[in-house]
Amino acid sequence: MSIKDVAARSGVAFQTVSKVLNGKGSVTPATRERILAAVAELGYVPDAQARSVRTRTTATIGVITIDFSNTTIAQHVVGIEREARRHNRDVIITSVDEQGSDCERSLRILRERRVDGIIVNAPAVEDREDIAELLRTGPPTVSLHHLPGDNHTLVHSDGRASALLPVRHLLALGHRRIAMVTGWSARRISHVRHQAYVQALEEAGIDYDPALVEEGRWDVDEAYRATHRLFDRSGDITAVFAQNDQMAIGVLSALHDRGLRVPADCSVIGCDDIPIATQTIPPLTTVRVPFYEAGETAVRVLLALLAQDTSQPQTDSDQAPRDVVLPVHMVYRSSTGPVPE
Amino acid sequence: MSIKDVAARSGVAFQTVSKVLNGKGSVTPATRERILAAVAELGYVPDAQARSVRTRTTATIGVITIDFSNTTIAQHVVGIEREARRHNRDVIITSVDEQGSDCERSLRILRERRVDGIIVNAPAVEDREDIAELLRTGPPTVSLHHLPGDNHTLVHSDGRASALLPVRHLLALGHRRIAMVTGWSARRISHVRHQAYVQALEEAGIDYDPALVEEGRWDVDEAYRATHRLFDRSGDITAVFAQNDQMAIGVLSALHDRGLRVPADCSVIGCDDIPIATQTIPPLTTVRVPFYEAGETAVRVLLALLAQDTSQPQTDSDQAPRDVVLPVHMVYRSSTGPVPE
DNA sequence: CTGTTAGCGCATTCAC
DNA sequence: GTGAATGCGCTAACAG
Repeated sequence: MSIKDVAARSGVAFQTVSKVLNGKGSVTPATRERILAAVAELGYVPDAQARSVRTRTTATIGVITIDFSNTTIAQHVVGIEREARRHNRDVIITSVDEQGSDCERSLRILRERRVDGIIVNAPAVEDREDIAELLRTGPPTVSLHHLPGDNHTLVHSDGRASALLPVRHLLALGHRRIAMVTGWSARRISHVRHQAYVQALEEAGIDYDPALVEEGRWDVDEAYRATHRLFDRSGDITAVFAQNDQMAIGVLSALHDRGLRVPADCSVIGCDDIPIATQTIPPLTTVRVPFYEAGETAVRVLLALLAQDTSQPQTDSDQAPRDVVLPVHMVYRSSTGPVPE
Repeated sequence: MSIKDVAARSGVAFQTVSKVLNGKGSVTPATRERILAAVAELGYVPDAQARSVRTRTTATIGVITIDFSNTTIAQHVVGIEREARRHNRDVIITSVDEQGSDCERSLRILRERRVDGIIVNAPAVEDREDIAELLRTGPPTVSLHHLPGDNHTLVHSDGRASALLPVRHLLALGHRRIAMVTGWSARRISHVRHQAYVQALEEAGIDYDPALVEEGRWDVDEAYRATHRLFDRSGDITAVFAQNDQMAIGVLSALHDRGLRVPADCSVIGCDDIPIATQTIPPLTTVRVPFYEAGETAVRVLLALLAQDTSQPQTDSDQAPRDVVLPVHMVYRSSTGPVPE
């Protein structure tokens, strides 16, 4: 079932069918009708592969992503898919494991498929210089996290603010002994938030105390254990900042098990604003991070990059790599309160 | 950069390169080496599109899915991608909205791309006869939920057991006034679980009381409100079955706000076993539903279907549609306990 | 073992 | 306005 069958059915040459289907050239309304009718009757569907071979463009965006079974990562991917769809682009997903070891394979697959561009959603490779280099040899790429080298296009939310805001909020409530459960220390965002935490404390004239920091590895159960470690060590903690909401849930659970009331005895603040943050016990004060928007923005930036590549760049500055930072903001619920007496 | 460039570089005809790259025919080790060397030096990557045009197979699986930003739906998709990758298949994602109105478009896109098969992950279309019919005209399809007509291949978890098990557990603990927060009533699974709930009660000689059922629409906030409606109406409830964990979290929150202790005053049981179920307050007794496995199984079944299509079917019975049902099982944590005095 | 001939479905250029 | 010729990158059958 091809363009030729349609041509035969409508009594024209197959090239004419091609014109009608692409809206190119000029065709008599009469024959146009006949062709369209034949298309409908035959249920003809054009072959995107064959078209791609000719046009040398696939209208496809490749995505390299880690496991997206948790909400925040999934929102990135969903945002990408939606925005791509709006621009009539298809999306091919390739996954990499937590170590990013499959990344070369993913890249190869996407190159074989001649994707127009790639969006990287794999913090696992944020420090892999080999991957970053490999990426430079392929189609235009936008990353949702850091990549080695300074000529990559990045789209991400404001990592510093996502820690500055909540810690400042706790400080404003009078807290001085503020603990932190960090993400996986192998990830840059954990350190960025760590630094912002230190900075916020300094702003308030408080010395950094490493005893108040434990690693939760983004994991709800590990955060539970981390919280116990913190309180076993420092009984005077009055607030905990968890670097994501998932871990904040583990923190709430641990505090509950220790008989500490939130926020009366201890405040808890998270980060991300996942859907269930409204119904934790108590509802979680947190930072809203725009994951969908990040995915959508990445697509728009990538498309702009592609358009720029084909048109004649006026000056070199047009090609300057960009770094889009999306703002975050506080969401106040009831897991935070004034410091206890 | 094509196969011809490689041929020129290694001094052979381009067809010979094709043979080497595909392991077909026989080639002198010497020339083979030369060709492989040229491939490496040039960084040649074959064009999957062009190959597809010839071979009339794309090694691609299309996925039609609703928004997968919640864990359970995402696990389906992740399972699909992983298993497809293991079988060297690529995955194209197309999303449909909650009403399934984009489904025709998705299907068209996947047909244009000549995907080998399709996996449907969109409960939104489970009662759409038009879509089901359309699906029959396309490539082989496996659905992760019901579809109208009885000749579709289905892969899903045991919906009845996912309600029978938890309700029986509550009954065994002595509960008699067991409330239920249902999913969205527009979805079949809500009704399947509703029926199983009624059946479990009947087994215990308890009459069904509609006052004990409220709709939570799969939503954490709506489940919170539904719980208040239930208890405003019936003060004697001693246990609540939420049709998914997300809603169970809303139930826990509502009970907490009403000053009811879980499980001392009221037991709560969920369904799905999402990751944070271990750290809710209290940790949630629930039913483990194998979402990853469902996605993986769907791919395997689809691949089997494709293999069967190409080989000569011995008898008609070989083509019989299948209905794979994955087992579920209880996970006991501390949100359930014996009925209070 | 190698190269030749053929054609997949489509878009584009240029005659008519 | 329409169709013939041409080629995209590749695989497959066959001839040398």
